[in-house]
Amino acid sequence: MTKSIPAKKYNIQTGETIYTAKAKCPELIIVPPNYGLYMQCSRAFGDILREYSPLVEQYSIDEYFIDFTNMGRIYADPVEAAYIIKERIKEELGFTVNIGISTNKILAKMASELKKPDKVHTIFPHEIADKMWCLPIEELFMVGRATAKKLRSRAINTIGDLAQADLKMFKLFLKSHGVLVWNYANGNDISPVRENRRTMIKGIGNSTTISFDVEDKTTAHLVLLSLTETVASRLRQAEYCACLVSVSIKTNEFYSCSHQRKLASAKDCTNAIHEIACELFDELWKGEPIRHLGVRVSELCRNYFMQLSLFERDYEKQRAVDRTVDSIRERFGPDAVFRSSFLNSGVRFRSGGTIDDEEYPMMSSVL
DNA sequence: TCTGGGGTCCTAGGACCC
DNA sequence: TCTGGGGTCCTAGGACCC
Repeated sequence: MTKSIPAKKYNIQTGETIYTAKAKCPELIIVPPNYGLYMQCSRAFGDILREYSPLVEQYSIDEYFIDFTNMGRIYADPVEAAYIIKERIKEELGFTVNIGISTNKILAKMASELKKPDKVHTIFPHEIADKMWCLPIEELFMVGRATAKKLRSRAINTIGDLAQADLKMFKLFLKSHGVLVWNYANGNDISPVRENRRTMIKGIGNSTTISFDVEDKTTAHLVLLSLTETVASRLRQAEYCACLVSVSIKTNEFYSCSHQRKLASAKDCTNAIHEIACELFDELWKGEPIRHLGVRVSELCRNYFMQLSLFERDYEKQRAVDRTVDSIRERFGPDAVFRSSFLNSGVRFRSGGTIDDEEYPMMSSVL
């Protein structure tokens, strides 16, 4: 998943396979992730930050924005304050952080990523040319693999090249995304630091890479069930129903495709969602060996009351079963009860899901 | 060159309506 | 049978984030 700083010295990349990483460094130590611990650290980190400003936004599990506007009355210099915060985190929580300081979020974020670890950087507007424009285009927020390739094909290799390119040409070339990255390259961003509003989530999905190639419909349906178990229970826990179900496939040749269906009435039953997922799968699958399967629900609405359909079956009994199973799993653990169809099947009876949906920070690629 | 799993947003084409 | 212009909704795929 990611590399430590000592591992980086061996040129080990984030997302590299364990096999090639071990080739580069045979004594490499591989540690499984521990999201419970990360969440705990993340919260403690946020608690400290909130002592320094009333306006703190969590951006991801390991990133926060702090609005320091008007804090000049208490801290003469934001850089000085950053050092105080950074040292406190190191002392009290035992890990290091990088802090980026500027006049808006994009510049602060770019500054925070300059040199690691345990550093404080600024990229104020007058420093953009010196500190940011020399960087390769890939370093700019929102320039991923695809955009980088397009930019480099136009001889735009650094953030400075992008900043000085003609905006009109960019509109034609990369549409709205072109305008966005051009603005970021120039340090233009007016997005406010926001309270972590409890935004409506847009969708819930789980997917898994199967440890063997699936070549028959029955096994595929069972994997879809194990994914739907988690998706549907997360959906119910969040108190939503969904109006759209989608299924995605990746074949053993890495070809991916997806299929979705809008529902006549919103649903949250495991069985109902699974049934639709299977229909979608059957329509989509052409018989290739499958490496990866995904189930996703979206177009969510609250589940407090719902429109029933005259033409569909009554799901109330099914919902009662789901509620019962959910409560058994809540009281006695997620493996307290599971479907016998998984017995001796080689398929896990539940797959995917985050450890604690309630508290997991919602990621967004928008500042 | 495709690691894996969780998301969000955008775009383009087609169907359909008046 | 297709005209023209306005619109919405649905679907599939791609791009980005951590």
